[in-house]
This record gives sequence, structure tokens and C-alpha cells, in this order.
Amino acid sequence: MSVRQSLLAILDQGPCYGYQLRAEFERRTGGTWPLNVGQIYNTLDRLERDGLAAKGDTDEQGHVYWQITDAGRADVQRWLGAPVERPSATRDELAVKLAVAATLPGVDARALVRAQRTVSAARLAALTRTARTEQGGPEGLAGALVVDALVFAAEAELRWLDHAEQRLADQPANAFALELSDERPKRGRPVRAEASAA
Amino acid sequence: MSVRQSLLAILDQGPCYGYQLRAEFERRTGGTWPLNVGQIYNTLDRLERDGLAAKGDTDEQGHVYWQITDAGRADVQRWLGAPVERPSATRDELAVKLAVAATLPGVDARALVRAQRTVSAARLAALTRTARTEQGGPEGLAGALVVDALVFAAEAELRWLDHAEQRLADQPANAFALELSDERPKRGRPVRAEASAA
DNA sequence: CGACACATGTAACACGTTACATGATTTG
DNA sequence: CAAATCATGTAACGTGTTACATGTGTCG
Repeated sequence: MSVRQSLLAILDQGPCYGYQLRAEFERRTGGTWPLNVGQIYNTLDRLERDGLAAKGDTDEQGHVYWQITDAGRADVQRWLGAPVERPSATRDELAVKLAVAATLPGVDARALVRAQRTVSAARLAALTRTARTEQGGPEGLAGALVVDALVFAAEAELRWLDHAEQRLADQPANAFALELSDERPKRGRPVRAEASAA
Repeated sequence: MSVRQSLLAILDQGPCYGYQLRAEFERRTGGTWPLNVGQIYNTLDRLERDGLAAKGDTDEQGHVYWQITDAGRADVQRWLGAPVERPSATRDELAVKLAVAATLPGVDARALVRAQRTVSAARLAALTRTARTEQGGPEGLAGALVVDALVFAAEAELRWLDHAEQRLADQPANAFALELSDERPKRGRPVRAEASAA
């Protein structure tokens, strides 16, 4: 969703052609997330399908310019006006993995945590290095913002891993282990506690 | 990817039927991420297509049991053996949005940050409340692990938002603003600095 | 000329997600 | 009986992602 919305927001600044949109997106996000060009045209087609953008004129140089529509402008305003809501928290791949792994009887969860920690720490170090290298100027500022977000997230990941190892260490070896539940749940209407309305 | 892999890892514990898989997944992740049942059957079909699981026998009660295959077992081992690698950092929806928004001339980025902060703080508070309520026992432990991950992430998000507001406050109002770049990049082979190998 | 970047586009796929249809079973 | 849950499954869609085909213009 964020690519689509970002491209639309950029289109709101004025007509653009495909390659230009990619350049603008990468410029405004510090080049942290490279975009496959194909995705641009893809997304543009979908925006057109949804009536948020329209294929416009073609340059003397052959550049195909796209324009935002009124509906698109409204969509951008809605996007910028509303905070990002994570649907009961986006599933975090690492958290899912660790939680599931910790409940598997045969798995050494602590080893997993330690291995992950090494990788995550290396990533944080690399990010910190990047953060120091960030340039000045508007583009650099935006880029710094993004890198900071990644740094903060990486730090949180590390803290969580340490915290998780502590928890695992506090418990006997297989305290998290879960066998497959054999309970055959009874079908049918469950027993309700008390009377409901009317 | 995490749902798919998790289901496969659970299947590695023994044959399961659809509903059971959902129950196991939710049990092992503290019920934090509810799963639509349809997705289970969907995923099972895809696992079968990829040769990682196979449709097995049917119960007297009509339960359709699925089994993991050898290839599936190998896949689980690979999954558990390798750390989670974020492809140059998964795009963070909030970071993208804020970075792009900050570079749009007409947008009040600080207001955006403040609005987001309110929402994020509320989420953190709710999570903290959940964390306190977590139950004991293996399931509770796994659930606590997950909630902790969310708490750490939410804290990082808040810290980043504050940090971002600081950065925005330090700069003159439109320091981040970026016009559409008018540079028409020249086509053709770019000028290389020096000679390359061979 | 050949390599390479610019530029547009198509086709397919992956995973996740939801809506819907169907039926059995149990309980109020 | 009616309602609710358990249970299986189908069909469609959305975004993101990649591979591929095609062509143009420039520079060495």
C-alpha cells in the first residue's frame, strides 16, 4: 500500500512519467528501498483502473506523462490526514518465527535467538554506519529520517532478542514446548454464561 | 511467508487437519494474530502444490488430516536453521509515509508526526495492558514473547516519532521540501570515472 | 559497433486476505 | 426448530515483486 500511495502523492505534485516517479520515490526515501521499474507501470495501471490517475500526454522525447485525478487528490488528502493504523499489529515475521519455534519440543530456541542476534547486530552496525554517512540538504534530511527509523527498529529488535533470551534462560529447558493438542472440540452451540438481551 | 512456514513447522509435529492447524498457530502465538480459516486451506493447497505437504487420511469424524513430506521436513529445518533476513530492511509503511510526506512542499509534516504519535502512544498503552494480563503456562509464555515484541516495536516507533519531530523542529519550515526534479537525465552510456579491469 | 542506461510495457507469480457456499452437530 | 460452532472448501482480489521483451540514444 505504501508504494501505491507514495506514487500517488508524488503525482499530486505534478505530472510525471514512469522513470521519473521511480527517481522521485527513491530520492524522497533516501534510496533505501530501490524499486523495480516494472512495478511503477504496474502500479500506474492499477491507479488508472481505480480512477485515481490517468495516462496523459506524451513528450516530444517519448515520455508518457501521468496525471492525478480529482479522486486521486482526495485519496492523497485522506492518506495524509489519517495516521497509519496497523491492523492489530502487522505480523512480525521474526516474532512469529521465534514464538512458534519456542513451542516446538525439538527446537533449541535459545540457539536460534543467539544466531539471530548476531545477524541483527550486524545489521544495526551497518545502519549506524550509514546514518553517519548521510548527506545534508533536503534529500539527505529525508534519507536520514528513514535511516533513523531503521536504526530505532533494529535497536528494538536487539533489545527484544536479549529480553527473549533472558525469558528462555529463566525457564526450564522446555517450558515453552507445546504438544499438538488432542482435544477434540465439541461441535455445536457453546455454553453461554448468562442470558443475553431480549 | 511466516504463516506458511509456521503451518509447515506445526505439521512437522504430526498430522493435523485444517481447523486444528489454525488453533495450533494461534495458541503458539498467543492469539495475537487471528487467522481466517480460509487461509489455512489455501496455504495447505499451496504447500501440496510445492510438494511440502500431502493430503492424508480422513478421520471417522470427517477430519481431513495433512502430513508433511520429506521435502517439507527439510524446508522446516532450513527455516529454523537460518536467521530472518530482511531484504535491505522491509519497507516500513510509516517510515515511507513520513519521509515522502516530509518532502511534499504543501504538507505540515510536524502535524502528521504529532497525530501519529497520539495513535502510536495509545497502541503502546493498550499493549502494555495486554502484557500485564498475560497468563502463565507454556502458552502464556509464548504469548508473552509475542506481546513483548510488539511492545518493543511500539516503543521504538514512539522514540522515532519524537526524534523526527525534533529533526523537523531543528530545521526551517520547509527544509525537507522537494520539487519535482526537472533534470532530464541524458540517455546512453554514462561517463565512467576511470578504467575498469581488463 | 557494442555496451549501457533510459524508457515503456507485459505476464506471471507469491503470499495474504476476505467473502461465500455447504454441511454436520449440538444445545437452548 | 433455530442458532451457533466446527469443518472443509472455492473463488476472487490486492499489493508487491520479478523476469522478460522491446526499443532508443549516447559514449567509448
